[in-house]
Amino acid sequence: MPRIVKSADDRRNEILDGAQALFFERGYERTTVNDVIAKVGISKGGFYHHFKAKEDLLEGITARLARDAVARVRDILDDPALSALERLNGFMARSRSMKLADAPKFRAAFDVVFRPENLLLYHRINAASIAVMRPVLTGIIAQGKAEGAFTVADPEVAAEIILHLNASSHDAVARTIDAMGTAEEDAAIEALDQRFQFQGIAIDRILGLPDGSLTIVEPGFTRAVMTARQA
Amino acid sequence: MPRIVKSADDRRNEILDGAQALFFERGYERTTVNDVIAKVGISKGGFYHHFKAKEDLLEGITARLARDAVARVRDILDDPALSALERLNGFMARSRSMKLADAPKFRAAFDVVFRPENLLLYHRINAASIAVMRPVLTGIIAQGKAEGAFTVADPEVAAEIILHLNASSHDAVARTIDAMGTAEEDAAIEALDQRFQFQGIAIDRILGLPDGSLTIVEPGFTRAVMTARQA
DNA sequence: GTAAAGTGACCGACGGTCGGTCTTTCGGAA
DNA sequence: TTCCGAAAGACCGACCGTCGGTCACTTTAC
Repeated sequence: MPRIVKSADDRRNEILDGAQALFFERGYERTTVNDVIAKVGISKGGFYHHFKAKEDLLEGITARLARDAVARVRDILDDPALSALERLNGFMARSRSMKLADAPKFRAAFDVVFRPENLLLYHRINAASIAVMRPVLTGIIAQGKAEGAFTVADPEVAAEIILHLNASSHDAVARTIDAMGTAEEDAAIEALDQRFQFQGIAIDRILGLPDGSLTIVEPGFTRAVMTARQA
Repeated sequence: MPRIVKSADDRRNEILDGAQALFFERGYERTTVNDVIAKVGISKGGFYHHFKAKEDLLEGITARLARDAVARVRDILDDPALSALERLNGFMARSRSMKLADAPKFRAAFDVVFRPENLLLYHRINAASIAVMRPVLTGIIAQGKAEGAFTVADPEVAAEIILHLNASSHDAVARTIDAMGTAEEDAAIEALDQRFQFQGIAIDRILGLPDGSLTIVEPGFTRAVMTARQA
């Protein structure tokens, strides 16, 4: 096979791209290193020149995803005019619109990531997202505490707990995905939406805010994402 | 090798016992099926006669652990004289004393289960525990709601969220384990204890209770468990 | 007799290694 | 300034050991 040489960074990202596509299509365990190198068009040795182990792909991919996600809300995080509550709601609104904009892609990825055999992949993505979001959310909560708006002892711990709440709906999301296309589809989406609203109230309370201060889902959001179809 | 025949149930439990010991000693990935059958004293075919896959060991072990744990608090759950808050606090007090009684064993298991490479094992154990505890906690919360003591929209979702809070301290526990034996040991234990108290307050608030209604850790509990040594 | 329990040699796939090749880069002699 | 050669490192692909899992068969219990 012809040898094509690229810069280490380019090649690394190419490998990450290929692996990410495969992981979101088949899951982590069911994707082999041979699959990845076939997709990227590289040799086994080349792969292991850039990555110490298959496992490292997970770290690379999740770190990249988390980094990109936070970059897309930078302006909201840095806007000095916003109160902590506004910043938090603005941040979540932006996250929702990002998801809606790419809804079919997200939906397709969900189909795979929420399958039970991909639990590890799910938790890795979550952990990476938490690692990146924690300092960000900690800052917002600290601001809210300073403003006297939030009642919280330790902003950092509060941030970590709140970020972990997402994971509590893993099973509920998985059940909803399973229900898609069946007679229970409608009820399942409704139940999931209710659940997200409940989670929002839980966050309100953890922060010492009145119920309903935070908008975690808007009407129709859950349905829009869940019913999105890949192009 | 001589052939020893046992009832399916006995053999199944023997295999589970052996696998559990190995998983808590080396972790899931680093324990091979050959290790398990060597420990139990059974052949490969014999193993696969009782278990469809290595993965099934996880389900079997975690289900057993969760079942046993709930059996040990049955009396508190069934005591009709208790208010919801008393039941909840009693349940947690019992859980603590169970952990203290077997502190060295728990501590040794923690050492393994909280290692990053055993993330899957951790989440499996957690998921099994949640599956068993959810209906139990749902019942208590529903009672509290009926009594007018708890302010919660959906007891089931509340239960699931509260049970998931445990997982939010996974990294903090891991960090504390790493700090054991170093100069930061004392500070790390203190920080972890504070964190647990914070979590207790988060639960209070989710249930609509005044801060401090629930006792999630007593003074010295965290230190006692973390410093316990295997006999 | 037959169904379940148990055996262990064997298999294929997989993650990872290793010896070596090819390309790029760059300091210094001509 | 040009050219050379050697070090660096990107890349190759055959190969390896391990591991989860299978299968044809034997033994035991009822």
